[in-house]
Amino acid sequence: MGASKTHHFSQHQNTIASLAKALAHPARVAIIDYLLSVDTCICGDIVNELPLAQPTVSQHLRELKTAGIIKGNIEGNAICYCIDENVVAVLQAYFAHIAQLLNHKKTNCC
Amino acid sequence: MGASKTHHFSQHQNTIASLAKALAHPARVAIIDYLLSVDTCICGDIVNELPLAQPTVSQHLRELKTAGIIKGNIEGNAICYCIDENVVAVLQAYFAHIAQLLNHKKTNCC
DNA sequence: TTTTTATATTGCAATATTACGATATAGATG
DNA sequence: CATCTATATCGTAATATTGCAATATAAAAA
Repeated sequence: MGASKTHHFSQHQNTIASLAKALAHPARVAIIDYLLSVDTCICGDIVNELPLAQPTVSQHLRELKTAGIIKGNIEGNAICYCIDENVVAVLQAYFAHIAQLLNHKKTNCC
Repeated sequence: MGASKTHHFSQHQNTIASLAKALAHPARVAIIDYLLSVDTCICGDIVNELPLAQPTVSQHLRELKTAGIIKGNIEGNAICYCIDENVVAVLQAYFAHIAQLLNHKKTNCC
C-alpha cells in the first residue's frame, strides 16, 4: 500500500500532523520567515525572495493556505497573504503543553 | 526533478522543517502522545497502542529518532525511547517567537 | 540449547511530494 | 483593445513517503 491511515488517529493528532506537514519543507519555513520580516500582509514579491521557480513558490503557498497557516486574498495582480495567528497559537500551545509535561515527568532513563 | 533543494535555505529553516517533517504524520504524533501519557521512558508496548503493523511502527520510531525528537536505547528485548526535551524547547521557542512578532505587527489586512 | 518474545531490517507496491516548463488567468497600464 | 506584470493551474518527471509481509536479530525464558 502506501496511503496514510489518517482516519485511525484522533482529530487533534491529525490537526497537529497536518500543520507540521505544512511546515515540513524549508521553502515554506522561509516563506513564513519572509512574511514575518516584512511586517505586512502585502507580499507581492515572494517569488524573488526564494531560490525556486514561480510555479513552485505558488504551489508552496497553496499548501500553506490549504493547511490554514496562511490566509490570503488576491488583490489585482498581486496577492495578500498573512500568517493566521490562531494556527500559530495552536502550535505554540501544543509544544508548551509537551514541555510542561516533560518538566513534571518523574522517570528519566535516557 | 523532484528532489528537495534544502541546501538553498538556511540551517535554521532546515532544522525547523526537519523537525516539523518528523511530526508530519498522525502516527508519529500519536507516538509522542503515548510517550507523554505513560510518564516514563520504558515503552515496550508501543506497537499495541497503534493501529499499524510492527514494522511500520518501528519505521516511524526510527524517523522520530533520526530527526532527534526522541532518543532511546535498546534494553534487552525491549526498547527505551524518550522525548528529547531540548528539541521540544526549540520548537516551543520558534512558535513563541512567531506569536510575539505577530502580536507586535502593525499592518493587518487579512 | 531451544523456544519465546520483542524490535529492527529488507524488499517492494501504492501513493504523495517536489520542481518546473508551458500555459492560463486577471488586473493594471499604455 | 493590446500589452505588461504577477500569480495560478496543468502536465509530467524525479524522488520521497507509507505500509506491510517476510525475515533477521537479540535478549529472556523454559
